[in-house]
Formats: sequence, structure tokens, C-alpha cells
Amino acid sequence: MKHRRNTTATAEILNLLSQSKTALSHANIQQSLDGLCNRVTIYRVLDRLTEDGVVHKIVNIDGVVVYAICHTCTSKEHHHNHLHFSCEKCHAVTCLDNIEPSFKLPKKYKVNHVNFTVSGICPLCC
Amino acid sequence: MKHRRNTTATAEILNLLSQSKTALSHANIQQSLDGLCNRVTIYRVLDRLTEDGVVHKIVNIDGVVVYAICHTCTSKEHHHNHLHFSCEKCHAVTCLDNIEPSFKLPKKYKVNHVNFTVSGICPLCC
DNA sequence: CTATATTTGCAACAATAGTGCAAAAACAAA
DNA sequence: TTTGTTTTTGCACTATTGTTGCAAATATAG
Ligand SMILES: [Mn+2]
Ligand SMILES: [Mn+2]
Ligand SMILES: [Zn+2]
Ligand SMILES: [Zn+2]
Repeated sequence: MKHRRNTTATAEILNLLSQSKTALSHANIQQSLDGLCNRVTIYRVLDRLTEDGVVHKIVNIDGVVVYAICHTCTSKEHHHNHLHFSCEKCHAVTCLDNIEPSFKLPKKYKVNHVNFTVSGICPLCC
Repeated sequence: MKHRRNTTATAEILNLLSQSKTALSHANIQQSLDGLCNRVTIYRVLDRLTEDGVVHKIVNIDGVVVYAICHTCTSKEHHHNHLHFSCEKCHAVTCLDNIEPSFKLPKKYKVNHVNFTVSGICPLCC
């Protein structure tokens, strides 16, 4: 693995994601950082964090990409089978780390990644 | 519901989607139609078909939007809980209409839509 | 055939993401 | 602390995908 440097951009983005109870989009992060770094840097930092398994990337039900800290992953064992809930009212995207949908595929299929997203109204909005 | 007219663009796009065993992207359709109509028209036809519940829109695991004929839907009862498989080799996106992942959410959540996509290697490529 | 509502094409716009490259910054070794 | 190397950053540009306003064309009901 490539050596990573400790920069303010990375530290701040990681800080934001760590503090947040919900997954964050590039736009969310850019707004919060308020000019701390260039928008391209945010893309690149997020790519690196994803590559290193520090965060995971979620393609939301509406196609918007959001990022969230990996809670249950180790650097060797990645495990992103959990459900994501996207609130249609407050637009929060939440990792439901302990809810893992079950399904059975014919074994001719080899599964590498999953993306499970449901949308609706979250407990805070209902 | 608004009245729909029978145009060549709509007929051809519907034909493509009906014939296809896999879900098609706007780009796929544009290529197949080979100039039959403007690219904006394709977007608009797909929007109308989706609105009318003739096709359903799938946000693939990589964020690319694809469309597929609704097989199990009636105009009043829509039901898109099935799994979608996205092959990393041949890039085919397939509706697995009879595979419906099961999951249990705390009942404080109200679910309106779901999107279940898995990627890997399909039976044809393995 | 005519009147009307829908559909289309075009050109322009908008939003989001990716690239090449030179400058800046981080870090390790001296 | 200084130096040398590699990573990271900002900038300007490009790419991709989808949307909009509007006038012209077309489908359909009567
Ligand atoms: Mn998650
Ligand atoms: Mn489907
Ligand atoms: Zn909410
Ligand atoms: Zn395949």
C-alpha cells in the first residue's frame, strides 16, 4: 500500500465523516469545509480513503454518491452488506450497520459487491 | 393520466427494451437507435415510460442509470423489490425478478422504494 | 379536414466528475 | 536544520450526463 501523508484536507474530511451520524456527499463536505481546499482535492481525498478502506462509497437510490466511515471493516476484511436508508424528507442517508438483507442467488453467480438502499421516511421525520 | 401518443421514437425504444434480456442505459439505446431521434427525445420517452409504469429505472451499483421493462407490475400495483445483477465483465445488468432480498427495519421507518444491486460475474461470463 | 394537445429537435445551459501538470507540502534521511 | 524524494494540491480544461425553453412537427379526436 502506498504511503499516505497527513494533510489538513484529509484530516478535516476524516473528521467530518467521523463526527457525522449520516453519510456525506461531496457537496455536503465541500460546503462544510468552506473553502479549506479545492473541490478536486475533496474528490481525491475521498478516493484515497475509499481505496484504503477507511470509508465506503454508497450510490444512493437517487444516484447521488455519499461516503461513510467504515465501522465494521478491518483493512483486510471488507464487509458492506448492510442496508442504507435514505430519507425523502430530511435527505439523510444512514448506514444501518446491523441490518443485512438476505437473498439467494443461483451459485453460477459470483458476487463481489452489493448496494442495498431503501428510501422513505426516517424515524426522526415521521 | 395524460394521454400518450403513438410515435416511432416511443415504439422503437419500447421495442428495444422489450427484446432485451438486460436493462439498457440511455447510451445503449441511443447507439441502437442510430440517429432515429434526438438524444433529448430518448430522455423524454424514458421519463414517460417510467412515469406510466411501463419500465422501471435502476440506479446501478456504479451509479449508471439503466431501464428495464416491468414484468410483474400492473399500472396500479408497482413492485420493484427484486434484485439486480451487474456483471463486471460483460457489463450486463439483469433484473432477477424472482429474487427478492428480505430485511427487517424497525417499524419507525416507512419504506417507499428499494434498490438492490449486486455486482460480480454473471453465469455467462464465469 | 380541422382543431388541439402532445411530441420532437435544436441550441443553450447546468451539474458533477475526471485529467495533466507545475507548485507546494510532507516526510525521511542526513 | 537542511536536503532530497514522493505525495498532495490547485488550477485550468475537458468530459459526461441530464435538463430547459421554445418553435415546429406530428398524432389524434371529432
Ligand atoms: Mn454504509
Ligand atoms: Mn428490475
Ligand atoms: Zn428524515
Ligand atoms: Zn457477464
